Order: sequence, then structure tokens, then C-alpha cells
Amino acid sequence: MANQKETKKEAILKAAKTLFWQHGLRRVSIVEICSSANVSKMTFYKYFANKEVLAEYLITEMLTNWHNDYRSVMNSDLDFTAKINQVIALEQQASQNMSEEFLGDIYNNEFVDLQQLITNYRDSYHAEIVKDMIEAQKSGQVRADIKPEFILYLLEDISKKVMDEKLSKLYPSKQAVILELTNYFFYGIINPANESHV
Amino acid sequence: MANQKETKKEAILKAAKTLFWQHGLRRVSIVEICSSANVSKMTFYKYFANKEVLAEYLITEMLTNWHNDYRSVMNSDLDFTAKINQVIALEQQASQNMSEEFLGDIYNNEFVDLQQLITNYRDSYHAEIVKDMIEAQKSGQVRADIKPEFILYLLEDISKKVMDEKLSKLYPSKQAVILELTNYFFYGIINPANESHV
DNA sequence: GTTTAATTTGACGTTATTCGTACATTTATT
DNA sequence: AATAAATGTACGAATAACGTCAAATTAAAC
Repeated sequence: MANQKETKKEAILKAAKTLFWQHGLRRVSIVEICSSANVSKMTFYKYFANKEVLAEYLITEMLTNWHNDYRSVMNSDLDFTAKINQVIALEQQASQNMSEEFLGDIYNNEFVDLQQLITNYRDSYHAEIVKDMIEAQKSGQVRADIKPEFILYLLEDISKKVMDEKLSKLYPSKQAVILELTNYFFYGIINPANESHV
Repeated sequence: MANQKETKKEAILKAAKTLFWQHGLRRVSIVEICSSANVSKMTFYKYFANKEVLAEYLITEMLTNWHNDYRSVMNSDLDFTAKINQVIALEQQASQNMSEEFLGDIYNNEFVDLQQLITNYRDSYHAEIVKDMIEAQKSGQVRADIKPEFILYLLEDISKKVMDEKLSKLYPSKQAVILELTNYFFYGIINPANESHV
């Protein structure tokens, strides 16, 4: 019954995402989204109050998707190193999903509400990661004398470094960069005592 | 003396090119170009009457660059197959230089003068290519019974096919696609009598 | 150090674009 | 045939972009 409504709404979301990801928020107009989604302007306003609300929807969707992926990784039966590998891969594709153009637009222009939204999600997710790291320390998978927040910092740092062009030039592929970085990461934090047990 | 003028002008051109290539003509404003080039609006109008004239400058630059490259290839001492290989490579990087966003914007919106400019250059270059192909026929490097305009058509067709995603999926890399296409191209047009002479 | 030229700044009126809403019409659904 | 959903057009209001100007600042040249 509400099936075609979903179709229209999804068409708007899909078109908006493509345009926002490519050009950011400021450069894309509502009518542009509508004509790209083959939808009239009124239908747009039936589902979204304005452009910012639509962006809010997309951001929320994206961030909760990330969170679900993260949780399913952390709840899996993989060993800790495999989990972290997966998480790094997630961070990787998440930062690719969130295009520079989109984020830059949000932060360079006066979309304060969206900034706040992202910040809130980030904070909550980061707290969760830290909690997971503390748990990993308790079970002996991570050095006990390392500050959990520092691990979080390292994870973010790795994401940045993967994008670093100077670093990329030292390796044949981005895969190689990631491998090097994760190796470096593990030999720094993995509990040697725990490893020898395996 | 006119050295710093060049610097300012070039800064504008560089910034504009980056922005145009990413977002097209319509989405980019003059003040945006200026602030990206660290130049005031007045300086912009000192060098360019408006946005369209600036785009005209960039397009002309790009197309004449292509032409110079093409001529230096065709005037070289390479044999015919090597020349065509180079030309295909040129077409390749030219279509990458001219971003979809930029060209699409010119043709979807009312930038009629720019459309005309591009068309004129294309026509003139195409005539030149056809002339070169007729020359290649006379010197026995290309089958005499093939229509020169058809060779031009094939060259453009190869450029399109390289971009074709369906085709790309059949090969491990874009290089492999190009190799396959050029091989196909040569075995179709190369004069077997001439080859056996070598 | 003064003069001269180049560049920037801020403001301006004008034009174009975008926004959000309203209503009559058309297109689907049931 | 009746009901609901979606469209197209038009609208005033708000915003953004355009192109121009004179005055102020900075840099270069003498």
C-alpha cells in the first residue's frame, strides 16, 4: 500500500545522495534534485521540509549503517586482530562514502545543525569504541598499560594516513599502505604474552 | 615586468579549471574562483569579461594543446601503427581532461557560444585527421579501399568503448581494453601487402 | 622616500536563482 | 466511477550572483 510512496521517496534520496556527494549541499538546488529524481517539487515537500532535513536523513542513514557494520564486526567470533582489520576497512569505506565535497560544504557553510548531528554521532560511536577497547584489554587482547582513547586516536590517524598522498607514493597500491599501517598498529598494541598463548 | 600579471592570471585560470572540472560552469561563481585563487573580483574582471570568456580561454588552451600533441605525433618518425597508438592515448587523456561535468554543463545549459567553439575546433581537427589518413593511404600504410572518414569514426568509437563499463568488466585493466581495441583496429585497417614488405 | 601602478576592499543597483506555498489539472489506484 | 497521489504552473519573498565604481591599501619603480 505504501509501496510507491517509498519508491518516490527513495528516488529523491538516491538522486540527492548522488548530487550531494558530487557537489556538496550548497551547489545543489531542490528543483535539481526533483528533476533528477523525476519527481515534482510538491512531492519533495511531502517528504522533506527542506534541503537540510533531507541531508540530515542521508547522514543519519549513513552513520547508522556504519554503526551496524561496526557492531556486527565486533560481535563476531573473529579474533581481535581480524576485527580491527575489518574496522579499519570500515573506516576506509566510510570516509570514501562521505565525500570531501559533502562534508566540506557542511563545515564551511552555516549548516550548524548538521555539524552538530555528525558530532553527536561521532562522540557516541567513539565512546563505544573506547568501551570495546577497554573490554579487549580486560580479556588480555590489548596491552593493559595503553590508554584506550589513544587507540581510538590511532584508528582515526590510520584513516588519515591512508589518504595521505605522500605516503601513497611510497607504495605500489593503497592496499599495501593499509597493510603496512595495520601491521605497524598491531605490533605496537598487541599483547605479546597473549599472542604466544595462541 | 608583466611577470606578476601572469601569476595572477594563471592563478585564476588554475583555480577556475579545478572548479569547472569538478562542478561544471553553472555551479561555480566568479567570487568563488576569486577566493580560491586569492584574487579580488576586480582583478578577475581585469583579465576576463565574464565567466564564459574565462571558460572559452580554458577550452581553447586545452584543444590547442591536444592539437600540438597530435601534430608532433604525426610529424614524428614513428611508423603508422605506433602513431595511431599514440593518437589513441591522446584521445584517451583528452577525454579525461575534459570532465563530464564540464562538458555536460556546457551542452545542457545555454552556453551556445562555447558549444560552437568546441564544434569548430572538432570539425577542423577532424578534417585534419581525415587528411592524414588519406595521406597514409597514398603511402600504402592503410587499405586504399577504406573510407577515410570511417577511420575517424573508428577512432572516436574506440575512445567511447574504452569508457564503456560493460567492456571494462571483461578485462583486468583499462590498459588491456585499449590493447585489445587497438589490435582489433589495426588488423582491420592495416595493409597486409605493406606489412609483408617489412 | 616619493611617486606610480597594481590590487584590494566594500558598497552599490541590477539581474537571476532559489525557496516555499497555493491551486487547478492530470495521472494512478481501488 | 470515486478517491488519492502526483504534476505543472505561477507566485511573492528571500537570497545569491553579477558587473561597476570610487576610495583605501599595498607593492614596485624611480
